[in-house]
Amino acid sequence: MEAATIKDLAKLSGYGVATVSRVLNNQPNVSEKARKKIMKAVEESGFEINDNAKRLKQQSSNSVLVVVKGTSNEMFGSLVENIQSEIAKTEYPLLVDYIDEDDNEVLRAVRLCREKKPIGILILGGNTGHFLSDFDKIKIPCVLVSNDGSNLPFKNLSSVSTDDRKAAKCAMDTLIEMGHRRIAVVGGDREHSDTGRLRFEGCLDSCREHGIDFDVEKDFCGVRFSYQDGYDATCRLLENNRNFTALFAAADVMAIGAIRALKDHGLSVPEDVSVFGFDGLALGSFLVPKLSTVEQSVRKMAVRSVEILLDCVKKKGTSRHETVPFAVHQKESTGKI
Amino acid sequence: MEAATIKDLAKLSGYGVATVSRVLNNQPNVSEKARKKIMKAVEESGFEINDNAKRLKQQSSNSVLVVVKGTSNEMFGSLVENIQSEIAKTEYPLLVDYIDEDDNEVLRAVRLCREKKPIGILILGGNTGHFLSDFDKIKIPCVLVSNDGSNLPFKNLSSVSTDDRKAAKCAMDTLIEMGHRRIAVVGGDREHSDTGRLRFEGCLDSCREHGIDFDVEKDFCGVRFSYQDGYDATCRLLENNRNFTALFAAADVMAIGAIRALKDHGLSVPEDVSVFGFDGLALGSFLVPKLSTVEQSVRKMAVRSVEILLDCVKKKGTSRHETVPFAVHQKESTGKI
DNA sequence: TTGTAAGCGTTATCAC
DNA sequence: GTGATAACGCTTACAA
Repeated sequence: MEAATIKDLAKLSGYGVATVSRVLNNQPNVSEKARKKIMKAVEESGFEINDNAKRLKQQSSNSVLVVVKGTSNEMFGSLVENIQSEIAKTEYPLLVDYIDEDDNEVLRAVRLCREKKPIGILILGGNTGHFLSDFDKIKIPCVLVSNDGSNLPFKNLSSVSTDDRKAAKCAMDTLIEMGHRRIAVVGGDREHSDTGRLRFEGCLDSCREHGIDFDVEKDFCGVRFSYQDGYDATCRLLENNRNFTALFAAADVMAIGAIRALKDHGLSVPEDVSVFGFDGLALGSFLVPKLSTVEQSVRKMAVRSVEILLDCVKKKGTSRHETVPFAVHQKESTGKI
Repeated sequence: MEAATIKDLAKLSGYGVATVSRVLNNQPNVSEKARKKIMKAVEESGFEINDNAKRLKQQSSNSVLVVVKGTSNEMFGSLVENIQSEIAKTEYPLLVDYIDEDDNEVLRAVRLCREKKPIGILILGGNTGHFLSDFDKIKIPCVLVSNDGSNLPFKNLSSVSTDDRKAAKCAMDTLIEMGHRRIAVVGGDREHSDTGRLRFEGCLDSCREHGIDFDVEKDFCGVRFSYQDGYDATCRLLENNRNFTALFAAADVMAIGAIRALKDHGLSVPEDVSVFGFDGLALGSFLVPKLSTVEQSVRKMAVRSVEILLDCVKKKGTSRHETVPFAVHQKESTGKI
């Protein structure tokens, strides 16, 4: 009963180990009869495959590696959950690795590849520069999740992302259409984070298009994606005396920190200042006021990322760069002026 | 240069594979000369041991398994992050497995043990019944995190937890001391979750001690640990017409859902109803109003859990059951009556 | 459709 | 001190 092997299965079912292995791996060229008999033996013996032996033979760990950049952004939390639940449907174990928002995700992935020998990699959040200088050391399929990698010259790299620039522009457009002309932006680090840079550019696009006065020095503050950083950045923006009537945060977590900072300065949302977030966290609809936000299709992003990765891994499919839709939700944290 | 094996090392150094293996594992009975020569060969060849082969031979995978029960409770998210960062300091890979709040975590762990052959297990959230009936199948060290396992008769089981009953009682005491007499409770499932049951009992303890009228049928609603469930439960409690002036939620995520539900019924927090949470999520201090809560020492819980587990694994240390401190924080979501 | 047998890279038990 | 060599449990040619 304990620790049955495929040899036991072979004995129990009356077939050879090769046939047993075929059944276990859902391979063709096995009679229905054999399949049934062997599956029954599996049941009876409580057989569990020995991953170590399998991996030794296959020269790989059979696992999928996920590198998550930045631990305080809830958005990645829900992305990881979705990825986990997709991967759970397969037989691949998931290795999750969290690194700091400012660390080099590619170098980290390179190291983990040597160490863990995964069959594929998912990288959540990334910086083009890091890819340019080090990604050539990675030879297995990789999907960059939530960042666009279509400009990167690697044939084993795919990406699934939201069009950050356009989405940020839409958010700003919405604020402007509501009558706001003085808008502050709490964004990401434009150097370390592509996401931060693109969303910032989306803001500029919108301002330019609408002839809005935007002073990068005074109206923008680029920080990390966390509650606390959103809070701090907002405090700094308030000190610049630009009397903004709206604030766009490049992540819901920042928006939440921002709302608290505004409140602490005696301002109410949305009466004094409208706040717009980005990500569409489930949490946002339970806040008071409900957070206006740009919703990323987290679920879709996770599903497609895993699909593409496994396709590249299994069928040697070709890598692709996809974009998932976003949706602007005007809720209670924004108001007309 | 690529993929050297100990055979290559043997050839390169002029020794046999057995001696190479001894050197690699720092075993005695090897001459200094041999050790030096072989280490040099390791350098030159860029040798990396093949973990899969090693594990196959040793019948274990060197990894630490974490089973997380319930995916929508942010509290576990931050616990997992802390555990990850602790384990990252060691050489053990971490395998994280998420299961539904209502699934049997022990059976799941048993299966994963057979499959992945980890050296130790961390289980986040648990149900005594499940342990009683199936834990005897687990032979390796295990730490139950955030639940008390001191009544469980297994010598390979440790636990690190908050005293849920006492902590919940403190929260209720605080509300009562503020003048509240009619208090509703949004709790966890008393059957599937020990945590749910203990926090509920803590509430009863407090009510009993203060001579408070508590009607389990009408003043309590036990659901899952999520925003939405907290919301729904609160709506149901409101329909019972008990006109409560305070609400205690057995988790911050539920409290957040509760606050939204109250708001949607035209009630404000804390003016009409005071809300007390449980967990001490970082998020809570950025909400408006800041959430009053019982803070669990998440960081300490993670650190001790990992320490105890590794101690049991490595030094064959003996298992223990520890409690970490909690702290009651009265913030803005509660008020005197 | 099925079985036999040769590895995968280690560790460990023997002899020497 | 050291070196053959037999496992560990699996996948996969190659034969049948």
